[in-house]
Amino acid sequence: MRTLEGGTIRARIVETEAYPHDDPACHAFSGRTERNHTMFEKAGTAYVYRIHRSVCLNVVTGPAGRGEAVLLRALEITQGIELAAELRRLASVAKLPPEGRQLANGPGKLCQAMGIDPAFDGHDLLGVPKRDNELRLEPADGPVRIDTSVRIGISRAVSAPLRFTIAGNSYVSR
DNA sequence: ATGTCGATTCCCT
DNA sequence: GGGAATCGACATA
Repeated sequence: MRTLEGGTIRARIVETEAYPHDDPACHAFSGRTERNHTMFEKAGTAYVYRIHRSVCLNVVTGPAGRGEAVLLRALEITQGIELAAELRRLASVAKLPPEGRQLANGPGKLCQAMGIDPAFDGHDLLGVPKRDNELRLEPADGPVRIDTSVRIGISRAVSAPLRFTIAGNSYVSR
């Protein structure tokens, strides 16, 4: 859930990738640096970084000091679609599939659609909600069927089956 | 100080 | 499916 001045956006996480601490593709693999240090925080912390012109959001999963996280790759926006489209600067590409599929079907796109910037790096996604400008994780609505596949866009540990998508969901990145 | 390289996206063929 | 854009973090010197 994301609350900002313009309103509230709710979304369901439909696609993720895992980056375990002992995985060569994990940013924390070669130790702590200025860029990845929030990955070593406790589970539930946001790890936000820039790549090219985009921003990516990860949720730290390991205990403090471990350095592992899950990258959010796609969202199904369930509330505040108009605001999300505005943040993405898309005119009216905002309904149900297949039109709204392009709204948050990528790591950078979902951050833009939710108004997430590097200022959220280190933010506690499970903590007490603030009054505004908040980003937080909420419990899932129910059990879902999960598909497993290979991660996208990386050059190391290419064949590790660590990409997870909600089966049959049309909002995944591909 | 300088060079390399993306956990991406968009546009083109 | 392929390549360019583009910039900060990181490694090397």
